[in-house]
Amino acid sequence: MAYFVIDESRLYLDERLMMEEKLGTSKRERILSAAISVLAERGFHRTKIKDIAQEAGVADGTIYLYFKNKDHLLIDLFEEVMSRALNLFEEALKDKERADQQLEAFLLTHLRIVELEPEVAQIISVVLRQSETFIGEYKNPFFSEYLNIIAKILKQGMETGVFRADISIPIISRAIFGAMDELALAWLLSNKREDEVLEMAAQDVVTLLLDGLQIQSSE
Amino acid sequence: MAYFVIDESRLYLDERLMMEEKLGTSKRERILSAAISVLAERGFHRTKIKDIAQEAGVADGTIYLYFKNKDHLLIDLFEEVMSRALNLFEEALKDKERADQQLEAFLLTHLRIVELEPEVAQIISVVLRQSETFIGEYKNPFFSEYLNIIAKILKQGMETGVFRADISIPIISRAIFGAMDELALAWLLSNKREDEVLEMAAQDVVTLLLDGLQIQSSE
Amino acid sequence: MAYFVIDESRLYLDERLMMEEKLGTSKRERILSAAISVLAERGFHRTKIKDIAQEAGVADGTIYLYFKNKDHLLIDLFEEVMSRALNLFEEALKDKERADQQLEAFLLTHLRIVELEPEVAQIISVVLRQSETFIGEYKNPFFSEYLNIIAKILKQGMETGVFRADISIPIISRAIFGAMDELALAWLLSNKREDEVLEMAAQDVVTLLLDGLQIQSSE
Amino acid sequence: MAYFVIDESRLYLDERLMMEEKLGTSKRERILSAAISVLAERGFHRTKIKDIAQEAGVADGTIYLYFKNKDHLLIDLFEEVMSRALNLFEEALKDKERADQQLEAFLLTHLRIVELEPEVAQIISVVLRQSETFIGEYKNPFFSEYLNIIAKILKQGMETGVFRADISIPIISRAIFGAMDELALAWLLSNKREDEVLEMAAQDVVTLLLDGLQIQSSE
DNA sequence: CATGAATGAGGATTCATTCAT
DNA sequence: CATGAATGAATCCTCATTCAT
Repeated sequence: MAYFVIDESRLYLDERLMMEEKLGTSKRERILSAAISVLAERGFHRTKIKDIAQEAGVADGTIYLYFKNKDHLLIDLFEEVMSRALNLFEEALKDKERADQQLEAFLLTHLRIVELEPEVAQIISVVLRQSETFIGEYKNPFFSEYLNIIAKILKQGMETGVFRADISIPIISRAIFGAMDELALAWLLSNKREDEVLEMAAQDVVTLLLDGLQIQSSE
Repeated sequence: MAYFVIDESRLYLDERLMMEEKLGTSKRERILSAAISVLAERGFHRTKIKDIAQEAGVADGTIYLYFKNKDHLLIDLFEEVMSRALNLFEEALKDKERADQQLEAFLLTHLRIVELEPEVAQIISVVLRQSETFIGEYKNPFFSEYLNIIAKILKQGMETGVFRADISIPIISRAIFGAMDELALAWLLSNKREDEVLEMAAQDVVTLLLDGLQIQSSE
Repeated sequence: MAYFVIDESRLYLDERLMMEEKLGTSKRERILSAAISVLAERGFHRTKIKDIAQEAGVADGTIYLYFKNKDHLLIDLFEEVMSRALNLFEEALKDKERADQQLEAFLLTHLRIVELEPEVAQIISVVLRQSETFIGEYKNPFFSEYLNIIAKILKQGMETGVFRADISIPIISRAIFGAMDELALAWLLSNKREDEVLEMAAQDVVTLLLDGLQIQSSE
Repeated sequence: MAYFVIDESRLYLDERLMMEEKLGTSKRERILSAAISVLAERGFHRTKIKDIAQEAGVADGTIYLYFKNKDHLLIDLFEEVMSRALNLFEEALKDKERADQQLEAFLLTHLRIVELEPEVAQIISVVLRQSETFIGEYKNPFFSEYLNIIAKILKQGMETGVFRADISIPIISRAIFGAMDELALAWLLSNKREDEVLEMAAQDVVTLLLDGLQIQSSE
């Protein structure tokens, strides 16, 4: 007899899954995507859980099935986004051999990502830093993976004689990140009007850095 | 005899001022100073007006006699602090003639300020950006004065043949600010343990920048 | 078998509704009822949202799910109560044909409502006018529906020759409302001790009004 | 020697007194006058002590030298204003002998006062009732003097056979006050545009009342 | 008497989070 | 898993009142 009883929850689940597959998005992804859009526009404290839920088309409570709380939604979001970015970096670097070429590719990729996904960039450059919890909990591994890539490039460059070796890798890595991040921020806050500038910016910084990193003959 | 009549109201005023001078603080300054200390420690949203009031030894309401609201306390604080910093920069640059010397002095001064007043630095590098209102209202003139100084040095350097002229001044200015700010932030978040590193950091960045900015002979 | 499967979500809904019906109150009605009781006792500004919430047995925040804010709680309350009163007036008038009978019935009904629901009367005669917002937003349609009923009776009375026609309907309507409202207020502020007086008051005013409204033979 | 010492406070006092005499106003009167103006415009709770002080040209604290607190400023204001009004009523009635003439004069005077001093009227009809304290403390002697005048006229009218004697004097007095007050309120809230209407209103109400109060021959 | 800087109690409102359904 | 009604802690700011001058 039981065979004829329709399990509604399952039915709905199937329907839901079908709908989601159609949209190509799991519920978690829908929430993350909604969060990116709303957070980028309004900032952390002006964004309400309800806003994200509405944008994602789910109930408020649903968000708590996928994320521990508002702060951790941001943290998870960051990790997700960062891992995507790291893949892009890896992709961009894999066919470059010389360290200077790698550095150039890396910096260009950074700004290209900013241009292609300004909302994600806005979150990384602005929103993350609005959450006291994020700042507090992420002190150490903040952007360590990102920094690692630069550090690796610098190290390889020094070892292969492409870059000077008389400067500190962690410090220069950090400085490079800061420079790129600030350029991205300036572009984001300027309403992204000067579209091409960002590419040009990269060129100038690359020029400056590569020359500065060159082994200095006489001095 | 009238000459000897003491104007009491004036006496009291003087006494009050003397007392304040002894403490080195008007009430407004006491509040600002308390705000710096508390904000640097807890961040913008975790800092309650009551916290600042207690630290300053005044009543909550007193804060509103001197500042429009919590956001504007931060804004006023920023302006006060920024103008002090600009004076220090001016001081540091006034006896340097060559642009490269000026740039070096400027960058060293930046990090020296961070070391001397880490709380102020913390506010500028971290807390300001936690206030959506600050970000919103300060989009344009954000750190424009700071950027102007770098830009002026770069311009002079290019005109006097000390610096290469084939790169964009606004972009490089911005990048330099970002680099310095990030170094400061890293030091601040690392609990300021590696005290000397900051000075050394400056040296490495200065080296890199000056060499990068040099007119490149062969290329 | 599927026919017999109980839809649980619906069941729970029903149970909740049943429970509420048992108490005769949806949550919104519970809040309104609590508001009437507390507001009537303490007045608008002495009534705290927390007081109403406690009286209604809900959390403070729940009130804001049903009402925009404290002022609009009062406005919604007024509209609810006014529409109930208008129904009672309609009921009382429907089987009266002659205008003088209608006027008498109307005035008696007014004071009867005051006696039956003194808290509601207190709110209309006293509390509403304590809210600057209510006064401001309700200038025009203040008690217009109430006034309309009187005006209609007067008009019919004049047309059918029951009432004199040499006086202004809007003015007399207003004056009648003022007279009734003041009697109600006096009774309410006197702690409702002189219970029968209100009925008697009606009789005297009715007598006076009907004679005053009569067509005067010689003059 | 003391003779030559200039007592500044006395000097200032004299100057102040002179100034006040010139303006014809004591400080207390200036405050009351300012209060009337500000209270009438903004209502009780929207009026801040600071507003009144500014309008009066005195310091906030000065108000507390003349009035116990904000609520009692309103109470004192009411008493001052009421006593002025009672004088006007007395004046208007003193040469009328017959009760019906007195009643007519009284009602006309009421509305005339409203027209001449709309701010005072606004305070009596609107502002007083916004103060929970006023309502609470003034329950009994609310407008008793005003009511007494009407009652006296009614009594005399009944005794001299001008008015019918089969109705309750307190009730009719109250009703008359309510009617007049409501007409005044309607006019005040309508932005006082229909200037002449108020006089006409009086006529209609007088007509109605006098006829209603007439001894009814046949009934 | 007059001042007005300082006080600090007080409360409406928001919103992240929970949990019964 | 999903919902969204309900919760209630948490806080900025106002403003009547005081009192040292």
